[in-house]
Amino acid sequence: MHRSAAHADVYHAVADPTRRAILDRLRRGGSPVSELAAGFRMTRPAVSKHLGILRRARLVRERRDGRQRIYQITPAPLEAVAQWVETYRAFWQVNLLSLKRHVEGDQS
Amino acid sequence: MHRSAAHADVYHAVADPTRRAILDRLRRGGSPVSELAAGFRMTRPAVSKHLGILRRARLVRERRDGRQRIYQITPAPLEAVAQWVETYRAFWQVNLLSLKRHVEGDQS
DNA sequence: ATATTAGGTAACCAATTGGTTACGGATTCG
DNA sequence: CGAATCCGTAACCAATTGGTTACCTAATAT
Repeated sequence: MHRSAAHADVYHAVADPTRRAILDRLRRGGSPVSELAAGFRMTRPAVSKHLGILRRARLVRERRDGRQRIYQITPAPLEAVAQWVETYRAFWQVNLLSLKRHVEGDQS
Repeated sequence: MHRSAAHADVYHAVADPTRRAILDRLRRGGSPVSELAAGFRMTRPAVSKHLGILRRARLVRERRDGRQRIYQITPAPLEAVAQWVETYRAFWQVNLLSLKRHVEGDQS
């Protein structure tokens, strides 16, 4: 059903709201795992697993600093998502235009 | 672990490569289910389930035409994804600039 | 009216997800 | 050294996913 490479998939990585929240948090700067985990209502190992998925998707990088592991965002892989979704921009704008025409009663 | 509203989540809907392929196919025009299913190496019920997830995420619309159900793309919800990912564009461009500086040996 | 076709849905199954607790390896502190 | 801290990972579990086959309804065709 799934090849193991799917675990490195960027779309899968950002599909989870917790992982998006982690990324959003890391935009304000790198953070050690415990500090990160404190912001969520789940245990540190759970957050650690999410970080592992983000790491395999190359969306975060781990920098070791003594006992700590500072996670930093490396958002480059998101560009693929941006490019994919951008190919739909023309479509949804056409749809909105159709809706506008419909609402305004323009039958052209 | 998941509230049922998560099933209507756009991120979850586009996380699956089959569902992205369905959307990509529907950009070339609406299609009945069987014709759609013929393009994939899975049974029609499986495709039908994927269409259900896309429908609940409001990414496709079903138009009934006799025995057929024509599925059409309604990509407006993708704008939310586009907006989320766009907030990272500045970050990955900064990262690429850092890499460029590093490769070119600029220590500034 | 009956047969055929399109397609949704239920029931079921194996694999995956997303959490937990328990443990272990590094690193720092006393 | 020994104790404490940071954090990854293994083992385990319930819920979800993503597929299947079987069956049903609605609509067309003969």
